[in-house]
Amino acid sequence: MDYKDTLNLPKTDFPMKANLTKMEDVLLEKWKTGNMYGRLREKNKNRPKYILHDGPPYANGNIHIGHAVNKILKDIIIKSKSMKGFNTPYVPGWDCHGLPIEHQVDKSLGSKKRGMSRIEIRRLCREYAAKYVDIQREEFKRLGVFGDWDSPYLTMTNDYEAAIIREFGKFVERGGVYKKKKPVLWCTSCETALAEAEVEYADETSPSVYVKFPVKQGQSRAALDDRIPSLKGKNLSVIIWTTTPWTLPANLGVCLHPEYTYSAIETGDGVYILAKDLISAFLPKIGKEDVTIVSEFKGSVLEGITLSHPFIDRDSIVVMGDYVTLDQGTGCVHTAPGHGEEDYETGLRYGLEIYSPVNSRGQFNDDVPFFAGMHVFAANKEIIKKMEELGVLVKEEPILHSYPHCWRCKKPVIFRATEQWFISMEKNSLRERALEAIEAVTWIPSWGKDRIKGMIAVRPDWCISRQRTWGVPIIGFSCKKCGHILMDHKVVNHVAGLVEQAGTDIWFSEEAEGLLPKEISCPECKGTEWQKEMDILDVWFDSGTSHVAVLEAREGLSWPADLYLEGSDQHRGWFHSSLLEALGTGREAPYRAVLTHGFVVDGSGRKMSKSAGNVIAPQEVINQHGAEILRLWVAAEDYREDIRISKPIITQLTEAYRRIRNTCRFLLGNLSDFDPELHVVPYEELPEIDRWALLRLQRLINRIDRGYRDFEFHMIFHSLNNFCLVDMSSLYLDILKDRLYTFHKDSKARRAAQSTMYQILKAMVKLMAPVLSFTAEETWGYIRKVSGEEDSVHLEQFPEVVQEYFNDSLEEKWDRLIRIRGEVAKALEIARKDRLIGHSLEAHVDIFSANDLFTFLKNEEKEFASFFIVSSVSVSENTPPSDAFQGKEVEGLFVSVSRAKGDKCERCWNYSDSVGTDSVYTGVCKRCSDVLRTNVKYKGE
RNA sequence: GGGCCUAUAGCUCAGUUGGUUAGAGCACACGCCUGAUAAGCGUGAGGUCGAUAGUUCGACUCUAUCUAGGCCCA
Repeated sequence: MDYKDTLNLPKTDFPMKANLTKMEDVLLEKWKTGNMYGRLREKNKNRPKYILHDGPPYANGNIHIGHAVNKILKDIIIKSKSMKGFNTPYVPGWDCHGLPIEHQVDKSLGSKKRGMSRIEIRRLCREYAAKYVDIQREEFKRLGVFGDWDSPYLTMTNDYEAAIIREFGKFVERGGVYKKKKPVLWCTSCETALAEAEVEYADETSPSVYVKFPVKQGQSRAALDDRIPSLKGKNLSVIIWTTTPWTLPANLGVCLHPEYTYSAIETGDGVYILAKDLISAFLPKIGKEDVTIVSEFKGSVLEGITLSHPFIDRDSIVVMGDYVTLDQGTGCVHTAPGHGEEDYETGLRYGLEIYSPVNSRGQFNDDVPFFAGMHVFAANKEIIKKMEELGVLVKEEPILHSYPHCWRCKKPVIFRATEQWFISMEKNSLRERALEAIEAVTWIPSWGKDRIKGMIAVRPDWCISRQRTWGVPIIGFSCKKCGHILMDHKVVNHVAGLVEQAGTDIWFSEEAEGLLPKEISCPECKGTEWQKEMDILDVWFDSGTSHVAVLEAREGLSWPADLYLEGSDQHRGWFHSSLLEALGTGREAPYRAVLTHGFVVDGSGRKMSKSAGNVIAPQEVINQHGAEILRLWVAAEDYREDIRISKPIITQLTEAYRRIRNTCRFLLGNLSDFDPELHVVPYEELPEIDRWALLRLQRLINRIDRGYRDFEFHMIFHSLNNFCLVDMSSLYLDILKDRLYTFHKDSKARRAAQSTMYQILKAMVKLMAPVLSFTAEETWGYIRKVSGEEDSVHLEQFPEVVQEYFNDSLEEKWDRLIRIRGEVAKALEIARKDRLIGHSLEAHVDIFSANDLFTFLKNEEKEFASFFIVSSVSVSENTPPSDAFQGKEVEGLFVSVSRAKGDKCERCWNYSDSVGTDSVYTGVCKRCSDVLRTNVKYKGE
C-alpha cells in the first residue's frame, strides 16, 4: 500500500522558480492599473508626514547603476516609513537645464547651429530634456519605485523657472548679489566662454621663460635688508618661470610658498632668489655649475616685498600661496589675477586688481604698452624679444606640455577675466549662518558634517553666471547710457510673473522694454534705455531652489524635508547649493537629515569606467535576473561605503533570493488547508517549540525595525536571510515536517504548527516588502487574508512586536537545546560515516550525562526524537560506553548512536516496534494507524 | 598635492567601553535524503582582522606612518 496519499504534503501554486522579469511586469501593470500610489496617498492622508525630497538626476542618457542605487534606497525608505505609519508622498524630479544637454544638442546640430536663434536652440534643448525625462522615468518605474510619476517636478517648467527667478530676486533684495570680473576659459576664435567640460587637453609646445623681477628699492627693501643683512646692497631679483609669456603684461604679483626654503644666489648677474630645491635644476639653464649661496630663508620672509615689473612701469607684489610646487620652474610663480584660477584667488586675497587687458578676440587693449592690438599668442615672441632687450630674460626654451583647447575649433584657449555674477558668502553672514545651520542637521554617516563644513568654510563666493543659452536667465539690466546695473527685486519679480505665464523663452524673444515694468529710469543718470543681461544661471542654483519650487509650492508636501538622500559627491553639489540657497534667502536648512551613499565600484573596488570595461548596467541585471535582484543587492550592501557589484556578487544574491523565496513557498504550501478564521490555536496552547519560533520572529521584527529606522538595510537582508536559513529551514521547519505531514490534518498539534507558520509568513512578507517589493506582493497574493486586510502588502503596516512572546528562560533553555542538537548531529554524522545509518530516522540515540545536565535532559526526553529527527532517544545517568561521542561544546554530554529498533513505518518513516501491530494498516506504526483510522471515520461521515 | 572616507575568511556582513581559542550566511569539500526536489539536511576545511612602528600587562579595537581604493578639490 502506498501511504503517500494519506499524508498532508505541501500544496501550492506559488512557483518555486520566480521568473522575476515576467512576474515583475505583471505586478507593475497591476500597480499601475490599480493606482497603487494614489491608494497609498489616500489611505495615509491623515497620518504624520515623512518627506523625502528627491534630488533631481540630470535628464541626459539612460540611468546607470548609481541612479538605480539612489532610487532604490529612496524607495526602501519611502515604503518602510509608509508601513511604519507615515504619510510618505514622493515626488521625483529632474534637472533639465545646463551645459551637457546644450552640448549634446550642439553636437547633433554641427555647423547648422550658426544660423539658429537662441529660441530655436532652447526649443531643441527642451525637447532633448523631455525625451530623457521620459526614458529615465520608465527606467525608474521598472525598478519598482513608487512615486508621483505622472507629475514629477522639472526644473524647466514655467512655475519652476518662475520660482528660480523669485529666489534670485530674494538674493537681490537682500543685497547678496554682485557683479565682478573673474577669469574664465575663453576661446578667442569662437569668442566665447567655455566650461571645463568644453575644453580638450592636447600636447602643445609653448615658449617657457625665466624672468627677473628686480626687488624695488624703498621701504619694503629696507625692511628686507634689516631682516636679512647679507642681502644688503645686493642687486636682487626674484626669478619667475612661466609658459605663457603673454600674460606677463597683466602681472601684478609673484607668488611664493610660505613654508618652502628659498635661496639667494650670487650669479655674476646679480643675486637671484628662487626655491632652494630647484637650484640644481636651474643652474644649467644659465650655464653655471656652481654658485655662492648668499642667504637662505623661508618664503614667508618675502611676503609683501615690492618688485618691479620687468618691462612695464608698475609694481609687482610678493604674495603667498600654498599651491606653489617644486615640480619645475623656480618656486616663484608669476601671478596675473585676470588670467588664472589660482592667480585670481590669490589676487582676491591680496586685494589685487582682476586685470585682464585682452579683448574678446584675444588682442591686447590699447592701454598695454608695446603690444596693444596684438593677438596674445603672436605677442609671446615680441614680449620675449622685449625682455631680452631689457636684460630681464634669464632663459628661454620651448616646452611640450598638455594645454587646453576649444572642443569645437580645436584652437588653444586662454584664461580671460570677464564680468560675472556672484552670490556673496559674507553678505548677511551667509557663510557663518550656513555653518551654524549645518550643526542643526543630522548627517548620516556623521562625517558628512565635517565634509560639508570644510567645504562651506573655505569656498569662494558663488559664481552663478554662465555664458550659455540653455538655462534660466539672470534677470539683470544695465543702463545703455551709463552702464549702471539695475539691482531691483521688484523688477526681478515682475519678470518672474511674465515667466510664470510664458516660460523663460520670453527673456530671449523680448527686448528689454518688453520685460521691464513701465517707467523704469536709471537711478544714476535717469536714462530709460536698458540692455538685458544675456548670461544664464548656474544649474546648481536651479536644483538648489527645489525645496522652494517643490516642497513649499506643492500641495501635500511640507518644508523642510525630513531627508535628503544622495551620493556623497553631493556634499559639494546639491546639499551644498540647497543649503546656501535656503540660508541666503533667509530660511534655515531645507533638510532635517542628510543621508549619503557611496559609489558603485566593481568587484575589486575600482570605479566603473567605459575604458576599464567594468561597467555593469542596471538594465543588464534587470533583464537577466530581475529588478528584485537589484533591489536585494542594494539592500545587502553597506551603502555608506563603496558599493561593490560583480557577476559573482549578483549570483550569490540570486541564491540568497531563492532561499528566501523557497522558505515562503514551503510556508505557503503547508498552509494550503489552513483557514486563520477557523483553525488558529491560541498562543497559550502552542507547543514550546512553536513558542520558541514566535520568539525568534519577535527578535527578527525588532532587528528589522531597527534596520529600517537606522537606514541599515544590510542588517535587514542578513537578518532575514539568517532567519530563513538558521531558525526556519534548518531547524524549525525541518522538525515541523513530521507534525505537518503525518499528523491528522485537523489535529491540534498540526493546527498549532500552522498557526505559528501563518504568523511567521505574514510577518516576514511584510518585513521584506520595502526591499523585495515584488516578491512580497506576489507572496501576499497567495496568503489567505482575514477581514480588514489589504489586497496589497504595501498598504499594510509592519507587524508589531508582541511583548508576551518574549521569554528569557524559554530563550535560554532553547539556546541550550540547540547546542545539544548540534552535538547529536555531530554524533549522527560519525555514525553515517561508519555506514551505521543513512537517514537520521534510522538512528536511536542514547544520551549520557550527570547532575544538572541530566536533570535538564531527562525532562525533555520525550521531545528529543522529533527534535533531533531520529526514531527514538533515551537519556540516562549511566556511564557512557567508551566509544560514545563526547560533546565538544556541551561539557559532560556523551552521545551514542545505534540502529533504531523495530521496523520502518511505511507512512511516517520512523522506526518503531509498533509497526505491523494494526490489523488493517499493517505497514505502519501505531501513531499512523490511529490517524488513518480517524481519517476513514471522517470519510465515512 | 589637499580635505573627507574605507580596508575583518573567495563573497556579503557581525564584532558591545581595548580583555580567553575573531563570528554568521553564502560559495567550496565530503556525506545524507529523494514526502520543500532545477529543493531540503548534516559535517568539515577557510582569517598573522591591508602593512609597519608605537601606547598598554593585553590591540581587530587607540596613535602615527605607509600601501591600496573611493568621493570632492587642486
